[in-house]
Amino acid sequence: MKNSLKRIFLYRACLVRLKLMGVEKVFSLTLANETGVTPDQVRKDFSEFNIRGNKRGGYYINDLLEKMEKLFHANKDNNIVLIGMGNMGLALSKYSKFVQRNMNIVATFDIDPFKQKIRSGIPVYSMSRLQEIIDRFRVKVAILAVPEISAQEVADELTRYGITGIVNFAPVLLKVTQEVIINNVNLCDELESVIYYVHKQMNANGSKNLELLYKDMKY
Amino acid sequence: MKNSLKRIFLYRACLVRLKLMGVEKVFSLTLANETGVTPDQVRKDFSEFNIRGNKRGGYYINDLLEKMEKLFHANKDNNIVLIGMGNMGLALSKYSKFVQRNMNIVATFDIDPFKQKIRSGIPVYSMSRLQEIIDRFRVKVAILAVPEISAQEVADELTRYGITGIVNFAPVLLKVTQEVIINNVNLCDELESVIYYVHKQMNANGSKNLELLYKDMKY
DNA sequence: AAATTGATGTGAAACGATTCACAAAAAACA
DNA sequence: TGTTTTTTGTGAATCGTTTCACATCAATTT
Repeated sequence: MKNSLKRIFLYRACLVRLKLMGVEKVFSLTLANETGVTPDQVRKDFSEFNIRGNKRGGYYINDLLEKMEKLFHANKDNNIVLIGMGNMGLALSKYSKFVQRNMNIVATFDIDPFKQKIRSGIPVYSMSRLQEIIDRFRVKVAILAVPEISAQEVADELTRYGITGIVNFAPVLLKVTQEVIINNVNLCDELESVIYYVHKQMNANGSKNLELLYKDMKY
Repeated sequence: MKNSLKRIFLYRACLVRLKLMGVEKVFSLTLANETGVTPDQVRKDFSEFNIRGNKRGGYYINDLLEKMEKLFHANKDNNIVLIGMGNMGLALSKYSKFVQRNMNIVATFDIDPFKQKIRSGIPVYSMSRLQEIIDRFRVKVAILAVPEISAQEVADELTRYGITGIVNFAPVLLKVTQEVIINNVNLCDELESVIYYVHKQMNANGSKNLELLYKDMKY
């Protein structure tokens, strides 16, 4: 279910591309080829989210996109707060793709008074105004880009003020009550796991080459 | 297997913390409580990576960390290149956690000559020097933080020069040969999936409240 | 209008990951 | 030294996800 949601995002990105190219209809096979999954998977995923197509006719892209839009943003605009205006926070505050998908960072926060002077469109507030802003903009989701050491503390504060979803960039496992949704983005782990697989494959290829060598020696 | 690797990273982070606190030994139960999984899972994961403990004695933290270190960085230092010095690229280039884990961004690249003047420790080169640097530092892994539109093109170039692992921040599915490992980090998707779950839960709670209302009305 | 073709949608089968259950071993204790 | 306790390690069972196989339907052809 977690996975199928991720794939739905993939399909959507692909559909948007195809639509821009002027395509109107797709088959599960097309979508599958574009996204690197099987056609069955595509149909099962759609089925899971109650998305239906036309027997033999495939799917109308507009129709699909509309259904997905409805699925994701029950209410149109999503107000987000961003905590921590370090390097990562600053980059995230400037990331234009969020806005393109109706996710608006309405305010950012930092304890550092110097950071609070940054002017790049989105205001930077002191943490003391967190509750006020969350209430005013009815914010439910936060991006957490503070240092590891203060992540838990800030998370506690956020949930106390009614935040129920957090995208967390700090490399710690936040302890929150069960109803709070957390998505962890751990940059080190991402990089390190790539390195792991690269090494593993190099070793595998190494021994494969050895095998070939062996074969050669036999003849 | 993908999942167990992710969990191993979790365990490790936790072990590092415990070690700093002066703890020497752990049981699978301790580790499980700290990381939010079951003790069985911890042991199965260790077993998968051939990590053994002491019957009844649990695991020595130093021993575990050493084994994990060996597992991940077969060779000590990992040289990385970073392509794209936009907001995200700049933030990543300054991210200190990579260095702490022996992953060194040896050079960054951007097509914009203006960006090439940025001086923050790591040099910023023009794309024309990509191959030279990759060869010189024997780089196998790259971080891709370029705009969506040029991501595929740059990925092609990277793989042509011998890169076999990419952490990709562009929201596109890169088409690469099978031996290249790709980890996609899609910031929009991360945020959007949190929003999805938050909405879903609100709706679920909404109807739960309705049910309660119903119950109340009966009496 | 009947037959054929080519797609969807979905139960069933296969596969993979997690949890269970318990034997084995080591420590603690008697 | 023998018994008890406690924890690991792993085969077996369960659970969830993916793939398969095919009935179903709609468009197209004859």
